[in-house]
Amino acid sequence: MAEPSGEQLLFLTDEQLRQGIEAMFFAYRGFTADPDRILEDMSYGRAHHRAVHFINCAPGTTVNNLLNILGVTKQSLNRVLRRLIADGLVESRVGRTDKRERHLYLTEEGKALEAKLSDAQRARMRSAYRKAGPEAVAGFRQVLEAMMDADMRRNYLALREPRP
Amino acid sequence: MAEPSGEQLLFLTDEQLRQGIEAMFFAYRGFTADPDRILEDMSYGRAHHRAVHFINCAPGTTVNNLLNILGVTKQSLNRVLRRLIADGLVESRVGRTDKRERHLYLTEEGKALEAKLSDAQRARMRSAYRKAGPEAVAGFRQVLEAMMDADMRRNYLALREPRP
DNA sequence: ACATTACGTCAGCCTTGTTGACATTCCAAG
DNA sequence: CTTGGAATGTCAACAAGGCTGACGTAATGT
Repeated sequence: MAEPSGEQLLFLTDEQLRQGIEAMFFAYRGFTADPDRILEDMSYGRAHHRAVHFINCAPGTTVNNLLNILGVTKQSLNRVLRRLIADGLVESRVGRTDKRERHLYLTEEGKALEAKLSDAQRARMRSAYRKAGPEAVAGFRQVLEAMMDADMRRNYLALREPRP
Repeated sequence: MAEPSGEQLLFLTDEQLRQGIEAMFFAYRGFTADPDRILEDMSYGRAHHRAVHFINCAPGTTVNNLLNILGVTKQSLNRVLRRLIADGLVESRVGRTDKRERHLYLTEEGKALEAKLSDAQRARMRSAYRKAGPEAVAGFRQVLEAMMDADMRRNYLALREPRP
């Protein structure tokens, strides 16, 4: 057809894009709301949640690796890790081959907190997925992946590969 | 079909939900990355972006209304607004009917910044939308809307209604 | 007349991000 | 063996941007 613009590309108008931006903003608030409430009770913050989450799904990860995933400075992460270790939620083991590295693991207590946070967050996710349906979910994931920075997409994809 | 479980509900497994959670995390980072870079140069933060964004798409909004949308305390918002007004990006006009209210407007300079931030954010959004396609975008929006808190969804929907 | 609402502001606290500087420990290359 | 560099930890200091609490002022509604 001679008219590729118009209704075909309605989803690319500035107004549509603005709505998408606002949807992201409000949805992210919902996305973090439930874990935030749980964390508040134990005077932890989102940073602790993130650390616990990624240690859980990549047990034995090094501090440096976590740094790359989280995208913060080592000083920032260290402050959070120090507290999690002191509180007995995370264990830091010196590397076997390279003793400079510290490998991070959740303790039983750490796993319990992770599960609690994860359950709350998954519950909302599950509810949203169910309301929207499988096709919508596929689209959701596609758009999110396309929205990531390239290096973060690499981290994201690496998380679903089998570990050595 | 007699089997609603199984492959039909693959998108609701814990693993699928976890991937969705991580996709949200990484995508939100990408989502804010471009505006963040611009803001950094002028020593503004995300809070300023949010204020400018919502004043732009609801010109004349009151402080209270903005408070509800942003979900922060008035002290927090006030700190940001004070600077934006001092810098000449936002104008605060006393209400006509109710003189207690302050109505907020972007100045020309404020509109310029908003456009700059918005352009950067829309560019990424447009690119993601284009890569994913219209059907994916529809699903993306559906899931995001389902993920919001009910009261935030009200705010979200109110933003696309015509104003008096 | 009085309570309430909308807003601004001051003071102080917390989390979580930042930079810079410096020590330690270890691996690897010269 | 020595030395450079990488990985980590730690200390200090700072800023943004959340929060609470308290107080003041002006306008509004009852």
